[in-house]
Amino acid sequence: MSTSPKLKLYEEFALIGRALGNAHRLDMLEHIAQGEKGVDALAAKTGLSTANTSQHLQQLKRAGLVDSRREGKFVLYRLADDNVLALMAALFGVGERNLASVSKVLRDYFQARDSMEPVTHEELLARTRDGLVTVLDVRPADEYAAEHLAGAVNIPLDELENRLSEIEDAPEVVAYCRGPYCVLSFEAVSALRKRGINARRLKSGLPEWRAAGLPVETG
Amino acid sequence: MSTSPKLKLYEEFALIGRALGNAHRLDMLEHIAQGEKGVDALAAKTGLSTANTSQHLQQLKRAGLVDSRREGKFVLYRLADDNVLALMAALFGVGERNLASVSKVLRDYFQARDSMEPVTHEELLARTRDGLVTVLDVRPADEYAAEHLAGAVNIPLDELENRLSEIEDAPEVVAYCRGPYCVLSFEAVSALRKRGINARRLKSGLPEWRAAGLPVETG
DNA sequence: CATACGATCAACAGATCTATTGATTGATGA
DNA sequence: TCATCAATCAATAGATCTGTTGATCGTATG
Repeated sequence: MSTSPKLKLYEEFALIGRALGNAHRLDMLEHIAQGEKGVDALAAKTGLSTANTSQHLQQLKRAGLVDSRREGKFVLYRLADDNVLALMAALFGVGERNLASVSKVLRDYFQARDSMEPVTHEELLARTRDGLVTVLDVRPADEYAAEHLAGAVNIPLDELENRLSEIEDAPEVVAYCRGPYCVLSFEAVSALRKRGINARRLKSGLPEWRAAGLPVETG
Repeated sequence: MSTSPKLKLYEEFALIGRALGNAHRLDMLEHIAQGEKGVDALAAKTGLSTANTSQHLQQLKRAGLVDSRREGKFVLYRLADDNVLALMAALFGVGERNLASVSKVLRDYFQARDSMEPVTHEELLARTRDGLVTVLDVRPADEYAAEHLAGAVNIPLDELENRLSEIEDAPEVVAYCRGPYCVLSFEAVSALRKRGINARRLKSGLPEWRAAGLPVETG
């Protein structure tokens, strides 16, 4: 028999699964979710070669996870839509709940740096209204420039050590970066606490914030 | 440098992605979602060899998508939890929205058999309260026996032709089967309409109904 | 037009995935 | 204990995936 239409569909859906089936591509998706990026820029962020990056991107595109457009001599890639973020969240959720190896990394690395419950969107939104909290973006400057939480201050993790004076008077700091597993905000919170600064971490990152329809700024 | 904790996590999540990256495994997940199943039973449903089925199941298990328990000489596999269904729904959603090849199959095959908007959970629930609608389960008898929508009648698609008399007086029939891409209910609706019976299809299947907390029965 | 640069393509070796085959384990019941 | 059935394991060939290399294409710029 010719393969049933259901299997034909599942073949297509499996293509998406395979696209999600490589750690580098998941990493690329996280970076792309920060905002449109060219191939070389992505290659630099992920540490892969340009050709390799290009090929991975094409695989993501064939799977319908990203789109691209040409601008001058650059080809800019972006997430296809917000459903892709939802899909990644579902994937991560299943991993967190059902894989012991994931729990272990979360415990051994991430919880060691931030024993406190992270701040949720709602909580942060409520606190910023009171004006008591300093929102700190610890991503590199280019990602901050592309887009950031409305009202956030940018101090890339690299520079945090030297620019502590800019925030040491803040009564409370909430740091964020690219997403739930982005290490920058964990390191930042850890460093700030050592200096006696009252710091917590936002549970997710910029893309989730934007997807929730909460206010962002550029520039 | 040793791979960062983020990449270590993404490596684990990618394992889940790869588990979703094969049409047969997606098919198996759909079958397992109907209720616990042994390896041989699944092999029969999917048309794969026993050994092959066993290996696919172990891959799904390593990815945290299914669990298993021994009962006598059978090993019964079941979905790890409802988040797995949510993950599959997210995967299918991205495919439907972003892949032209998926739209094409949906148009060419599925819409051809059922041009009407499918019935949603809410709609069906409301109509059954009025007692006007006959809910028809067109899956094989063993799957019906394992679990079915509360109040549903079982006529497997194979037998529909010969058992039309049982439902031809119903003012309205809603047919369902395993999930959104299960062909049985499409074929059933198509066949019933040809006989002049007022038939529509439930948008999703038994697993989604159960996961939504709606009433099911066994036996 | 020639050059530079971003991106893609083509070809390749090594790793991983898939399905088959036949042997092996585990539990049941004669 | 032996025979049986369900399931897994082990080994294999063929297909697919991954990352590298060097060539090529498309666009902007001097």
